[in-house]
Amino acid sequence: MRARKFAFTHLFCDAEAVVTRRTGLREQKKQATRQALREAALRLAMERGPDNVRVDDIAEAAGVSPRTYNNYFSSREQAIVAAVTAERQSRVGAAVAAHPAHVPLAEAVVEAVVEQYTDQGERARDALLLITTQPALREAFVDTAAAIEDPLATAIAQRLGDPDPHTARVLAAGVAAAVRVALQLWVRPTAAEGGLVVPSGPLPDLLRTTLAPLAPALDAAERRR
Amino acid sequence: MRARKFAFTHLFCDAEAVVTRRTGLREQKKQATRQALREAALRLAMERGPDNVRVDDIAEAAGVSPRTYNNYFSSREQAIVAAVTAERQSRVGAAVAAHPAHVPLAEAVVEAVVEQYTDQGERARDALLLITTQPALREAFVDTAAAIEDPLATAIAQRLGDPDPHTARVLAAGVAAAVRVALQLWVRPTAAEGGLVVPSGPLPDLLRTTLAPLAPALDAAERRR
DNA sequence: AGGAAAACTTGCGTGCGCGCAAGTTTGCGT
DNA sequence: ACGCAAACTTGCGCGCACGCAAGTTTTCCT
Repeated sequence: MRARKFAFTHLFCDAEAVVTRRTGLREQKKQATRQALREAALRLAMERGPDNVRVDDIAEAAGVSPRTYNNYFSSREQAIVAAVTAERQSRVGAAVAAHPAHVPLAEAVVEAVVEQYTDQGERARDALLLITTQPALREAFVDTAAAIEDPLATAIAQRLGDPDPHTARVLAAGVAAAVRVALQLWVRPTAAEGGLVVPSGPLPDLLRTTLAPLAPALDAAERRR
Repeated sequence: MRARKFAFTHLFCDAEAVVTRRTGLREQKKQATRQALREAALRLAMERGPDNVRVDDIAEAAGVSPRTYNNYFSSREQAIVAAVTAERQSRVGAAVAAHPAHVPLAEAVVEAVVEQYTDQGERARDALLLITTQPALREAFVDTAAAIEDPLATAIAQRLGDPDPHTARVLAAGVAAAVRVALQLWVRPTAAEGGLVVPSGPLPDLLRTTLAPLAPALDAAERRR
C-alpha cells in the first residue's frame, strides 16, 4: 500500500474544501489554487482599483498561467466576488439541515439564507464596498445567488422526503431567485445619492422581505409530504 | 408641425415592435436591424451548422458592422435563440392580462406561460432541434426564461394591485426560475439515447410540473390583496 | 427652415475566453 | 515498485466583447 496520507494542516485547508476525511493531493491543490486566485483577485482589486487589474496580473500573483485562471473562473469579476462568497454555497445547505424537523420549512430556509448574508467582519465589508463601485462587479455579485440553488435543493429534498425531485428543485430555484432580487435591490444605485451606490437598508431585512412571498409555497410542499 | 408620419406597413413592423401608435423612424430602424440580425443568425446556423457561423458572417448578412451586432446581442448564441423566442417577452404579459379577474392568479400565470411554449409551427420546431444540438445554444435558450420576468412582474402587480412592488417582482422571479428549470429538464441530454438530446416529454407538461409548487405562493398573494 | 441635441453606426485597439494539444502530476491497480 | 489512465497545467491561436471616439442620422425645439 502506498505511504499513508495525512489530513493536511490549515496551510492548505480552507472551509470550502470540507476535509471530513483525507482528500487526495490533486483535490487539495485545486482548492489551494482556487483560493490563491480569489485572494489575489481581491487584494489586487483593493490595492489598484478593480479597473486596473488584469487576468494576467491575478494569474501571476497566484503563481499560475492565465489559461489556468480561466479553468477556474470565467471572468475577472467572478474571482473578485468569489473572495467574499466562496463558502456560502456549502454552508447554506448545512444551515437548513441544522434546523430541527419541527421548524417549518419556510422558516428554516429563510433563517439559513439570512445567516449567509449577515455581517462577516470588516474585511468582508471592505470587499462589499469595493464590489458596489463597479457595475460589472455588482452584476457578478448578484449572480452568485445562483450558487445556493443546488445545496438548497438537496437540503429541501431531504426535509420533504419527496419522491418528486422536481418540487425541491423548483422551490430552491425560487428561493435563489428571491435572493437575487434582494441583492439587486441592495446594490442598485439610488437616485437620492446622485447615482452613488448606497446599500438600501440591512441586507437581512431585504432578504426577509423578498423571501416572504414564497413562504406559502414552501409550507404547502411540507404539508403535502 | 412636421410632416405627418404614418404607421408603417408590415415591411418594417413585427410583433415585437408593438406599434400601437406611430413610432419614430429611429425606433423602427432599430427593430428592423434586430430582426434582420436574428433571422440571419438562424438562417446561417441552419445552412452551415452553428459551429460554422461567425459574428462577422451574421453582421454581413444583416447589412451592419460587427460592432453594431454587439450593440444588439452579446453573443452569437443570443441572436440564434432570439429568432425563436423574440416575441415571447411582450406576449406573456398580455396573456396574463387577458385572463378575467375571477380566474385565480396562479392559473392565469400558468396558462399564460404554457401558451408561450406551445408548438409554433415547423420552422420553430426546426430551430429548436438545431438549438438542442449544441451546449452553448442550449444554455442560451435556457437563459431566455429570464426575459419573461419583467413583463410578468408588471402583469402580476396589476392583478394584485399591490402597494408592495417587491411581491410581484419576487413572484415573477420565482416563475421565471421555474420556467428555466423546465427548459433545463427539457433540453438536457438523456443517458438513454447515448447523450443525444431528446426533449423529455412535451414542454407544456414539464412547465405545469415545475410551476405547480409555486401556485400556493401566487394564490396566497392574491388572497392578501 | 434650420440648428442643436440625442441616438445610432462604425473603425480601432485592447483584453480575454476558450478549444486544442502537448507535457506534467497524481491516483489506482497489479 | 511500476505502468497506465485520469486529471491538471500551459502555450498557442482564434474569435469576439467592449470602451472610446468620430461621423451620420433622426428628433425636437425655436
